Amino acid sequence: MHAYRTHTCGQLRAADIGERVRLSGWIHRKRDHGGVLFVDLRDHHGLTQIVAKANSEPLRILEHLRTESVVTITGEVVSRGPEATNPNLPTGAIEIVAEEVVVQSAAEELPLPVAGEADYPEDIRLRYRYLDLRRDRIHANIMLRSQVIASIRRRMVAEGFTEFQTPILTASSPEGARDYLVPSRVHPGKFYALPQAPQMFKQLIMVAGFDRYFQIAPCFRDEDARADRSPGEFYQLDFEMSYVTQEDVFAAIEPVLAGVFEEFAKGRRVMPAGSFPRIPYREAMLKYGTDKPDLRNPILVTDVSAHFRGSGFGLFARIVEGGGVVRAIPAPGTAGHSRKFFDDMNDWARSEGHAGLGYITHKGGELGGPIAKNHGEEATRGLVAALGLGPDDGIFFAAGKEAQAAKLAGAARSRVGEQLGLIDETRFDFCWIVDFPMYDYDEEAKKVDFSHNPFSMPQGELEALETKDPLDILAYQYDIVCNGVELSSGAIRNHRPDIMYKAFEIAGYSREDVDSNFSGMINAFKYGAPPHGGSAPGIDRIVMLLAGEPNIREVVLFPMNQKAEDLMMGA
RNA sequence: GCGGGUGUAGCUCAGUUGGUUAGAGCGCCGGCCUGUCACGCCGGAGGUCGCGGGUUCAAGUCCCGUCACUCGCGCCA
Repeated sequence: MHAYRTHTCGQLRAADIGERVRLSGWIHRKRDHGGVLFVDLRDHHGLTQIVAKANSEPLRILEHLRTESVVTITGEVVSRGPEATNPNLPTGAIEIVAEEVVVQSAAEELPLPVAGEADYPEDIRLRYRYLDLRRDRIHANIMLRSQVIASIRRRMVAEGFTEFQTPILTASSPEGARDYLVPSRVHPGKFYALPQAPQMFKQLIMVAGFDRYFQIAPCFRDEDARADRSPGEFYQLDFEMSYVTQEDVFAAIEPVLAGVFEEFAKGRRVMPAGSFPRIPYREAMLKYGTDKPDLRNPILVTDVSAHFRGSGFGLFARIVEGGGVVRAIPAPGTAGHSRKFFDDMNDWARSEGHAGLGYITHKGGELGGPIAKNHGEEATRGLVAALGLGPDDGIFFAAGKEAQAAKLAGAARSRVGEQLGLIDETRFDFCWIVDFPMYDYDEEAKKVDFSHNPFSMPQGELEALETKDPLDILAYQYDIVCNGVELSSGAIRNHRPDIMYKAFEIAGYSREDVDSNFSGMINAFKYGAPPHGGSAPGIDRIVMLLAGEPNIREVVLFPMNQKAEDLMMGA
């Protein structure tokens, strides 16, 4: 008989009754009845009940062992009988009568319990991650992560992509986030940088003629964490394609994403491939107040600036006349909500650093609140009609400079949607945000700068750069968003040195700057470069969405804390 | 770097207006129990109330500072 096991703890069934078997695992729970003692023995595969009988050697050993000790049990598989069967357990029809117990590793008192569903503080969970990872939910998340990655690989290969590995120790790129640096032994005082993304390498792979590349790529960025952003390192499905338009990229990746999501959706509805809406950036900022809209939220923001020109509500009239905007966020079915609901929203907006969130209450067609009163009955009814609201739909207002008002409107749209329970948790809604501006005006530096990726092809190419106002130039730059989570940004790349030099010149960089900072890529483009483009959806975020977890640490094996410290290793 | 929240037993939490010896559940230790599956029953140990300072006759509770964790802002080509 094998030294540790003949079967796993999830394996034995009624058909195995009568067999002599050996199982190894952790003591998940113990139920000691004095004369008889039960142990739920757990391994990666499941639970099996062990029973130790009165006055037996196994009972004497097991009764003094703490949970999470590792033991090897040898004994006979017996039927539990109809009354004692546990229907909640795949192995619930049988149990093992312990004849021999070997203690492989006795456990001390635990800093956090493994059995049970309770929540525990992040720092204790991270410090004892190996215990945390034994727990059902997170164990399942990590398995899901592996299965998702395997599925992505399978689907990408089926679409004709080839996986390559790009360097981890590379030259620093002056663009983007802060780099992690690794000192060089051979060149004292010089440093390698860990890649923020394999951006230039994947483009060079296209120049090298490989046509369709992908990689489950580790990326390193020295930036602060968020709930959906690991500090330091994360993984992307990095891919790039040659001889493609923006629509070709969408057509290639939609089936992969939709397919993976469907495979692991567990009953949730996935937007089918080929139907992901394309939303221009400017439209997204107006209607959703963000470039990563959650389309499950039915609320749409509307610009109502024109309604307040010369309004009796002086605050909004002055904002509009001063070049600002007023955006309306409908709050459907809020007739039954107290004034406090509206005031709390206003307080929340102020606590977020905004000037405030105005509102009109609406109950059975009756309007309320200071804005309605000062704006006037007739004008307010006109506004309500223009928004197409029913007699019980309230309105919130975000007013100010356009960018600020849009941002507040977006945050308010999310909050109202959540608080009113309007977000359908059983759906995965994707969209592409397209037509990002190539440049924006940097208020601090008082100059035009790239708004996103400097390697994107401007729409209209060289001609647009030479003739248009830089702030009006759009790029073949796109994000994919799912349920309000930005999965990735991507672009059709600028593969033409002449357009690249011109694009950088507009942002204030000389030909020499480009040559010195991006020499690898710009040189390569001088020897015949195919038009190409790609994207890089975040693996951690995909798994987070599929696992239904609000925090990225729930789908990462050994995450660092928010301060980028490894509590488990103590560094 | 900035703002919000949290911090009481190994873990989850309660603790009133500042007032006796700071409590409960789980876990742990000891005892009882032959069919449980979150087993049950009895008993016990376990506390720098994050830390430091202040106010007060008296601080877990009020004030100031600080630390830790977390959420957000900045940042994230």
